[in-house]
Amino acid sequence: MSRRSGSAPATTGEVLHLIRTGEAATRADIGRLTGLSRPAVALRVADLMDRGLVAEDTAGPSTGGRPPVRLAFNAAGGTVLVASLGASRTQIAVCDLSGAQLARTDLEIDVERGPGVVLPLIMDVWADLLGDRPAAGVRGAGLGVPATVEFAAGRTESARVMASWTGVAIPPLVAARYPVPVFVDNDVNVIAMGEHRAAYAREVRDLLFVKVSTRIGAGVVAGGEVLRGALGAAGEIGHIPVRDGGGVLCRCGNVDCVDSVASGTAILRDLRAAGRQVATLADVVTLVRAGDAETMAVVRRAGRLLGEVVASAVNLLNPAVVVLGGDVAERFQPLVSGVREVVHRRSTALSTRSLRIERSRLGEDAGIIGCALMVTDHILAPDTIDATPAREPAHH
Amino acid sequence: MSRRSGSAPATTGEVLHLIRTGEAATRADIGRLTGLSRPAVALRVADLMDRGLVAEDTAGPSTGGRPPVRLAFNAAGGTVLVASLGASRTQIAVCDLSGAQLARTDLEIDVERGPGVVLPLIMDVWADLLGDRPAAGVRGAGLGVPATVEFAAGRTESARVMASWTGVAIPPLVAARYPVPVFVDNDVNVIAMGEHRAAYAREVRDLLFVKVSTRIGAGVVAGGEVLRGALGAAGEIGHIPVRDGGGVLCRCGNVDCVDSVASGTAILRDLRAAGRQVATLADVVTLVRAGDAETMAVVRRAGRLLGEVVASAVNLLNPAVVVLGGDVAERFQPLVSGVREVVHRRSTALSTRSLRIERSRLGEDAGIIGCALMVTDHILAPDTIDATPAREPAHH
DNA sequence: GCTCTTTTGTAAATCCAACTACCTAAGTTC
DNA sequence: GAACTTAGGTAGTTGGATTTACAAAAGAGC
Repeated sequence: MSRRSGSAPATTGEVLHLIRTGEAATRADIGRLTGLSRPAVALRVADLMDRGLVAEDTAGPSTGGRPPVRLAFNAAGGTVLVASLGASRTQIAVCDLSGAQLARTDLEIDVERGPGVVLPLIMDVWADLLGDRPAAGVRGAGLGVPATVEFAAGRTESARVMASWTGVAIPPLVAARYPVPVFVDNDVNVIAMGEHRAAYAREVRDLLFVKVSTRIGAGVVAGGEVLRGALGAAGEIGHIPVRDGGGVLCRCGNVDCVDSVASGTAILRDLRAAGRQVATLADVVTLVRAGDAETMAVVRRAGRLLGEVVASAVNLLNPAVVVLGGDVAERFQPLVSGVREVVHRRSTALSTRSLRIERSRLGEDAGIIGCALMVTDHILAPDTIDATPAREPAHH
Repeated sequence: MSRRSGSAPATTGEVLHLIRTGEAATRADIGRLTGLSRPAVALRVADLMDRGLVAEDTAGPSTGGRPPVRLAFNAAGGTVLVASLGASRTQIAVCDLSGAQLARTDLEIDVERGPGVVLPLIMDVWADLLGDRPAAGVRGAGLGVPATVEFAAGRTESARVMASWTGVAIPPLVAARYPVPVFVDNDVNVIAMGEHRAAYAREVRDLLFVKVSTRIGAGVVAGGEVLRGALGAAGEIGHIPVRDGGGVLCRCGNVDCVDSVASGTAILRDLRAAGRQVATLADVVTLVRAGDAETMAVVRRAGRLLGEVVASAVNLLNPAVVVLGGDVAERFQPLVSGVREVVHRRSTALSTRSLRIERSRLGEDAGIIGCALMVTDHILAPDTIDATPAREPAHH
């Protein structure tokens, strides 16, 4: 990673990385991989064990001599507080250091009540979810919010549905009660990162995540990092126009935005116009299951229109994978087929040569997992580990 | 940069960075900024002077005591070989370490003759251009090629106009004669990086460069880095379709690709269809100067159509600046106006809040400058400096 | 011209981190 | 169960880089 390529000795953070990735399972492995001497390895491992990040596992199998003590990343060595705020629902959880959920509650909170109400509520839920787990074990907090976020400061810039949240710096509010690093990002960015890290990180460094739900948004992972843009507004594909949209007026004032012709809202509208009795997406699912031709056609057309925009994005970004998520994409195979059809027709040959277009693997857990990984990614990064002293230099 | 934020002492590379950026101009400055002791500073500066990267300048003004010896980045401390290969023309130059051109030749080479012919020719020109300058002073080489490039290996993947160049790993071929680091990238990426580093780097980290010439392409700088995508094909916007293109058949087989309706080729075709006698873009320039209404309309329409694609890209990437380059964009103000008009109408409010849309500042030098900066960026990066020993440990 | 201030250089001392060398632990193999 | 093999720990030594302390250079101010 950030190793000074020459011959600088491996740092504690790099040793943790070897253990986390499974490249090294014993002290001897670490010595072989890094070229570090036994004492140096022992020092770093002891440091990591002091911090609770690494644990000695059962003894491994002998290969003819003393069996090695297996080292493993200690996911239980700390907890991460996460919350994924949505327009309709907020998911709140406590995760371990691997991002696995230890406890979770989904709440119907009216986010419009503003950060002064919602954040304390979330923090109370965190306290509940922590239960007996020591508060000192909390290593960080991560929130995904349906707004544009200036990531470095964790400040919401412009909220799509939460006017009361515009311009709020969230980390200080959380850190006042939980004095740990706090990370905040846009909800779709968080999901994109979650999908990437949890399902694709080993194979892929460039991923486009498209969320199709009530609205349409995207998150871009480029070169392994979330692409945020100048104001944190990257990925706002909802108001890119499509061709042959039929002249639908979008609430943004333009016509034929992909949001207005291919979102869940648009599908419901089109089905009602076709005389179908659909109140919610669940009704659409029923019609699809029943094999209703009109419904299939509407969904597939939405997929094709969305595919146009995805094709443009594929040409521009050249991702290795396009992941379609959000409740609409996750439930409707015809939509995914429609996207595939158009992308392979309209993107350049090179961009689609090895392009995969898939449905979300994480589903509705993506937000929670993404938030947790956003935190652990920073907290366990070699640079962060190396910048943090092993233990307090002076006690006072 | 990659400084282990804690309290690790500043490295030689970081000291060079301070001097290059002008943050520190004397040894005392460096001591103050880094917290390093005088001997430690002296050691690093001596190292940099040994390498020829830093030179003692005139003595600075005294502030009441001994006047400081001013330190300056020594751009003359080495040379960089650069070449920007184009379909119609190849620019070849020798630059100093600041990217300034020391000598340059533009050639009409038929790149189709293949790397076996063209590369030796370029290397001969470099030898000519170097003249009396010592070959040992060559620190690196950089090439921009009109092809998709796998950057890490410097291998061309898919060549747009140069079938004979497909799948060629260029660095070994150059390094055989000039044993220095060799960097190769797509021509538009190189120009985008050049514009960013040379004109915008201090203010902006996200930039979209669009080249409008015979064809249309783009280079993306995201978070200060060139975005390359999974196969190095990012930025291929030429075959994104526009709405209301009129059903023009593009050579890619689809209709209404922006390349087929807004490129230089398309403008010439449309003017001819309108009865204008235009052989080259120079004729179009004449007509624009003469204020020909039809010509203005055609160019402006091309701008508007291009603007649609740029607007989509702006929504997706949220750049701080859009730079329009290539000979068409550089010569035709109406095209730029057309882009501006549509982008501000069709991109989301947040993305355009502080968006600037400008013509290239570097013009036809962009390729050369970009190539030089691509090399110096790597060669002078703190990590590279620190990974390179000061002088040979053993002579043999 | 003398003193003060600021900058830079040099040498001895110190500190920190890693290494070598030696030792113990705990298996397998015969 | 004796010898071999591999893993892991400990202590003194070594090496490199940095710092402190001491000096010297070079101009400003009086």
